[in-house]
Amino acid sequence: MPELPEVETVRNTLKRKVLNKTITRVDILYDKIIKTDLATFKNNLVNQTIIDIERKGKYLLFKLNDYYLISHLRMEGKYSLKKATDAIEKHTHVIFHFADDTELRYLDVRKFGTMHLKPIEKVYMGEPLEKLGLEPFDEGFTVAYLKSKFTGNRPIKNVLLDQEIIAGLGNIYVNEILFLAKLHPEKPVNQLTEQNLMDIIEASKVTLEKAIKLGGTTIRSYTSDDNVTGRFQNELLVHGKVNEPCPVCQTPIIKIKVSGRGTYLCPHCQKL
DNA sequence: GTTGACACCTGGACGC
DNA sequence: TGCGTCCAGGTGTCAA
Repeated sequence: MPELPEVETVRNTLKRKVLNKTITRVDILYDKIIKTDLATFKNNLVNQTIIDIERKGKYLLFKLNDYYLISHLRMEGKYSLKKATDAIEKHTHVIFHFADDTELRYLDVRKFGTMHLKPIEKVYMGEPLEKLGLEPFDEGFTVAYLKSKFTGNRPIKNVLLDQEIIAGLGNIYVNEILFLAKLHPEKPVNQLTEQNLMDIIEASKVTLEKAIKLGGTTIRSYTSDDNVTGRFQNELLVHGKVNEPCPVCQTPIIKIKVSGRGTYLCPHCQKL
């Protein structure tokens, strides 16, 4: 599933392919993807040129002349640049036609992805970006910030997945970060020490930087593009490694459920 | 206000 | 081979 490193990979790939292309028409094959009024969405995109592609958390932001197209890939969303004459693939839900007879197609097997269209000056007002928390790479992502946010007795895993606290982390990277920080996923946040918080910050940065460098994680359900494969899955320490030896102590990795999410940990290194 | 459960979705894996 | 069931999981919604 696309998390921050995967979205960053998609952003970099798309920037090479669609920058400066002008939209002439938009076809929407599955309405629920679009969270803005459909007619407004289609009409306002015509004659808009893609000036830049940015990212905020897991959101992809297409900067146009007058608007931001805000796209969330959720579980399996992906973009593919095709010629207008190419056959429409299964699971294609939105098609952006360009003036040069190419098309940017949005494909999403599970149909979970979302798209918003907002005027440039209002991009961070209201849904979906207003409430997003800091990213691990932001200057303000400090022990003091985490202290202010880590209130109550919620499990640390739930809090790390909360996009209003930390933007960009998903299940895979949270499993990896908690392993590196030697923290049990169910440990209540109000029991964490300052050292724990420093370890979380360090592990978040190390994990995400490495994942971005390697092009993200390609698993069964997700690739960033038709021909782009991430290599971070080869570097995973615990995620999906049930019964395999812990890379630190050789204890078999176990899998538990935390709030319904598949959670991998070393029971020796990550004690509750 | 906070927290957890559930729905949204489809395809792959697995058991029978 | 075919069928049924479970699982994967980000986020919005709703109930407790």
